[in-house]
Amino acid sequence: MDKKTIIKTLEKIALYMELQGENSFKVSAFRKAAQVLELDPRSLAEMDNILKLKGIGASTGAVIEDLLNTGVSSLLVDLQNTVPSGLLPMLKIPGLGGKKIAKLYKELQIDSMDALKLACEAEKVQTLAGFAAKTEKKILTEIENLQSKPERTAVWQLEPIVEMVESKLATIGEIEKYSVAGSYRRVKEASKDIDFIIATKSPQEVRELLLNELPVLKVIAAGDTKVSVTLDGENEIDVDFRLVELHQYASALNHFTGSKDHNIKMRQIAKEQGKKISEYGVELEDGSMQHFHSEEEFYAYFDLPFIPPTVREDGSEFSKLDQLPLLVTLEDIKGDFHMHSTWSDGAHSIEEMVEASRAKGYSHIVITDHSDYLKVANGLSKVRLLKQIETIHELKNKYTDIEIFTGTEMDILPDGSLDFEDELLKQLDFVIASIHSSFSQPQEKIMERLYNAVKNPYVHMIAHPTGRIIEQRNGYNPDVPTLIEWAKENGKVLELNANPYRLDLQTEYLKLAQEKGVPLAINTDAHHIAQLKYMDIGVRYAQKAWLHKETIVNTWTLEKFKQFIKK
DNA sequence: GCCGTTTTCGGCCCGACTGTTTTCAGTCG
Repeated sequence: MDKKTIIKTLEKIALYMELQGENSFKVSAFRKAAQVLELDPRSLAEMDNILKLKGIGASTGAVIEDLLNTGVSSLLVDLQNTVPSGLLPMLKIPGLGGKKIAKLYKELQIDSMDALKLACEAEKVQTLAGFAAKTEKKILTEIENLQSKPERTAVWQLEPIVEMVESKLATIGEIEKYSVAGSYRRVKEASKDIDFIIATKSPQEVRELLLNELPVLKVIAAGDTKVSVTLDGENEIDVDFRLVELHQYASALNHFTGSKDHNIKMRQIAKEQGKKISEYGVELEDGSMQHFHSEEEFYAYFDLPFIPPTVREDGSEFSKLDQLPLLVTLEDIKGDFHMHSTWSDGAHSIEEMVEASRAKGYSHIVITDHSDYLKVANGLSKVRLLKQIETIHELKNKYTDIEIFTGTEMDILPDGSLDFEDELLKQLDFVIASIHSSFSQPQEKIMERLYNAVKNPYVHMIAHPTGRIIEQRNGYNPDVPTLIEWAKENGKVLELNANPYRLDLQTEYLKLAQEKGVPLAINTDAHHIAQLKYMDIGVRYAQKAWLHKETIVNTWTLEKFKQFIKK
């Protein structure tokens, strides 16, 4: 028996109970028990007294004992025998929760999505108390939507929509302040919707402007403080706007940034002090409201340091507050070591890339165009690379405030060989190796390719180590823990590729790499000067993995970086 | 279902919106 199975079982029991229309506190007691186990860093073997944990009582404890003794939970088995599994997917229909689904099952014997659809079409659902024609119609529409709309949308698909909405909000005079919130602000890889907080004195006017000037496909809700719409575009996406007064803004931003678990912890902390947190402020014992100018002020009010949105997750952040000052921030970044120019498939000349990097205040960068093998990207031949080295050496003289290093993003070929000879690599300051081909090879072969790159003395870094595209492509499935071991043994850097398509390595591996003492680089892989901005999301994604400044190569001084690449 | 040196009963994070009601339950975040 492992911890994961216990957690999964408790969560499943909660789900089935919800579908029975059980008391919601009872349901959440099982969820809480699962969370207690999840948040405990110890493995099952290390936990000698699992039944004594706070949040685990007689019933949840019995489930755990059952699992430990017999390998199955008789409670879950009973529930699965009573509650048809076809009810589970119905929870995904917006507007339907446990209570309503239980009612549909009890009174109309609806036990699946298909049965529900038929019952709605036959207008049977509207005969139930609490349901009416409008609800019935809505259920049908939502079932249709479920089939056409993906559950979550990737961060790279959300980014242009956030920019579009922000540029619109900026033009509305009645808006005093605004910010994106929700999981997008926490840099989740994918989100169900986008949240915005708006401070305004004229909520009605702003509501009308939002509804009229945004590409609204559907209005989900439009109240005085909340506007919820589906926006039209390449990807249909739900967007929530919360309209508050300026003095409520910091509290609203904090509340709607979440996460839910983070908020619950904060409310518990407040409660212990006899205070009550809501999205409008903090209510004191005498009933008066405390307001804040910023989230920093809000946390300080509870004697907490500012907790960045990126780490507001499962509540475990509250036990790691001492690490917050160590986390990497954008201000720590001194350079970007993976970018392309017109020499391969970039949109700008080397000089333009240098100028844009200077504007960012960087002290050093590396130009890393593609290598010969990648013909589709106009990869550089040996001759062209030598010429580029010469060009960069000439350009170096022009600048005293930024160091330009020569480099390459060299392909690791399908047969495992490297695209350039050592003799050529030797002449470069910084060598990146990466895989762009034959993703479907068996893991053994992929690892052989990576091993060849890692053991080469002239290679400094492996870029986008898994090759994934968020929510779209899994990559080439390397054995990352082994790669991390190899990087450690051979003194290589692994990349956190900051392009929102990639965010590769992902957080679980970034954590592991830092634990093992492997240096990590955050690079934009920019093919356009506009993409240099991805350093920001890269750094914030790194925070999600609790990466420290000193782990990140980009925070090292020019001198330290020079020392490192010399070897 | 779980918890508790104010409590072993009565809370549980809190509030908005919708749809179905005629004062509120259910859902959602």
